[in-house]
Amino acid sequence: MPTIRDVSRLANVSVATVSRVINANQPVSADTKARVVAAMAELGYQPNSNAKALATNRSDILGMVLGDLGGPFFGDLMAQAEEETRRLKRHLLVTAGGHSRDIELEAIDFLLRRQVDALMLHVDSLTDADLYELSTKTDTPIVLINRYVPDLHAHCIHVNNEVGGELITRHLIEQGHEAIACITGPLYKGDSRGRLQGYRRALEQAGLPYVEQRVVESDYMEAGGSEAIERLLSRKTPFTAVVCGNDLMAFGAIRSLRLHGFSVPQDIDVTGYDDIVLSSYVEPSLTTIHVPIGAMGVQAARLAVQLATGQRPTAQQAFEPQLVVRGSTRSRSSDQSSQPMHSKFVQQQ
Amino acid sequence: MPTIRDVSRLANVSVATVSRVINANQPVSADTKARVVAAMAELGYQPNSNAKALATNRSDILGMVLGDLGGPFFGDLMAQAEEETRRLKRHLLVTAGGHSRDIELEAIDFLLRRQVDALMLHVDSLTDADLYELSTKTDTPIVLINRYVPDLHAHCIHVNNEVGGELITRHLIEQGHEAIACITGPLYKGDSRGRLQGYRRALEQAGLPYVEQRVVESDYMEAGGSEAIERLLSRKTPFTAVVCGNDLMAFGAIRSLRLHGFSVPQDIDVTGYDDIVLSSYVEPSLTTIHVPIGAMGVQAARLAVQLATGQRPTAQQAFEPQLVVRGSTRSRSSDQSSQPMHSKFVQQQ
DNA sequence: CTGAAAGCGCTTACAG
DNA sequence: CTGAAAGCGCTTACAG
Repeated sequence: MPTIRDVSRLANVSVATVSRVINANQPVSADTKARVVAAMAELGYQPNSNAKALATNRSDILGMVLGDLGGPFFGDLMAQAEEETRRLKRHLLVTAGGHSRDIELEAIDFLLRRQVDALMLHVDSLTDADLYELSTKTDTPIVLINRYVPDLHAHCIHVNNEVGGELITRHLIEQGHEAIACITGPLYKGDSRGRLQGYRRALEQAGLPYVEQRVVESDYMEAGGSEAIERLLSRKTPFTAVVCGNDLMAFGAIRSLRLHGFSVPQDIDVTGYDDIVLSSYVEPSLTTIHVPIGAMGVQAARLAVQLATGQRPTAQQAFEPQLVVRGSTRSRSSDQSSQPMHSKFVQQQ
Repeated sequence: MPTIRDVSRLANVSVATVSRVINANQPVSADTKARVVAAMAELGYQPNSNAKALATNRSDILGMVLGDLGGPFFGDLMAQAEEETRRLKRHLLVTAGGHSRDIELEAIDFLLRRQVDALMLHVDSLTDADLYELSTKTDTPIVLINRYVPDLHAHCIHVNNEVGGELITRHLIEQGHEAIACITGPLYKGDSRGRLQGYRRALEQAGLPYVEQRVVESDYMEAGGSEAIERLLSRKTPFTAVVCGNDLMAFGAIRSLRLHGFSVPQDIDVTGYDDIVLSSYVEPSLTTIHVPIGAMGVQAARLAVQLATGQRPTAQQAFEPQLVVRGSTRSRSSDQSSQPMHSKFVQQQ
């Protein structure tokens, strides 16, 4: 690998001059520049980024840690963030957090050691306290994607989960439902709590009671959704619709309901949350809440660069969830709504 | 950010000694070590990876460039490769190639400048010649994922496309089809040609003629699959099944066939290739060829590290495609097979 | 077992 | 416009 020294010798200039033509940040006479450019081409010279980063204390790299590289959000988020990063003349270094606190911390350390200009985190195992502590320990700017931590308000790209939970629940109420079950994600997570809160608020606004027997906590996984339905059915408190904390759990819920002889949406409506790609393809297609994760990725990159360069942040930080109505919910009159449910409940016993 | 100097001062030792306890590659007395460890902890010291890479000329990073971060393969490939990389005590740096030759080259340059220990490429815009030239220009080891370049035989993790094309075509023949259309990917790509070759071989083995009118080249996109069906139908050469070069084109083909009044698989069978996640969820679920992309990612990481460290390569390089039969194909007797097709063809005119 | 010092390949004041 | 030199934070022979 040729170095800047080799280029300088071949072009008969100092390494300082070569550096100047590489970075085009200081005046260089036309013919010296030509000689240097020719020498670089002849040698196939590539500047060593590590040396540059060491000398300048910046890397032009934005580091991103993702909970799960295989996750449904992942492609969209990463593709959009990458594109924006490229537009901003930076590069994206992505690492997996493996849904484990230790791995997430290790991934962050790795990026920090690499002198990334900023950190973009889409993590779910670190607590709010972990994140806050991290922010005090490093002066590398941090951006949180799809997460809201009050103490790090200026660093969050977030979407209002309460509104999302409210939107989807209200949609069911408008379809004529009064007995709506709810399968939440793990309640130690803020977004699970937010969605549940939205569910409660929609019920309240409609004058419907909040019935604990209809609410069950699960794990955001497909199997968890199936299992949650088992628990709900065993409680013998009838319901005609199920609000699920994410799409995956909705898939599991539908499967489990079918096993018990219920049709979706003929007998019971089911909704998801996230709007992953699959959700528009499954049968029935899923009514859900669209989370603009790609757009959030773009703004995360913008905010990261703005924070890293000391510019005034102009990136959009708050996003609104959007209701997407599909085949898993359908309009029905109120008297139809609970009838088939009750009869099947009885016939199961 | 504290440096090794700060640690050495606090622990009252030389920086060389600190370096030795960090890397644990040379003997250090127990109590010096304890002092150093304590000092590092007290300062929250993190070694600067760029400085280390500069000094050692290795980065412990495996660079990966992916044609398309949003692509269907992506999650699985990356998640598995990342996990294996971590197991091998390295890190993964991923960059998007954006399906453009310039961006792919730029991405590779970026990684090379970063002194990655090896390059793992899943690219589709660079030609075999580009890749070969690249391999001669750098001594950073290169691994090609899901691609076979004869001149770089020892660097490829590949799957036999010809066998895949043959498997899926033979499956259709066994279902009783004799008039099988074929929608290929871009024929400048080796895998498109391989799959087409497999299609031809299966026909040949069954004593069926290869009819040019039934073969059309497309672009591996869903819309391309739709458009390809239009072209096939306009040629007025009947067919009862369509072999598509990938799953996405199969989705487009099915949509287009439906628009023309054909049911899949009642009137026409359709097959895909790749077995992306969606394919088992769509209605009808897609008969396709499974490409073990996750396993290939694991072996790519292994091969990359083996090449980088001069170990004898033991990674598995050749993979076999697998037929996955689902709902988009069905057994039929030969006389049923072309009847409805012909009648609908006529009724369309 | 430990330290002093050179070197990795850049950048950037400082002079001229 | 250009060069000499110090410095970025590490590692690693070389001595002892």
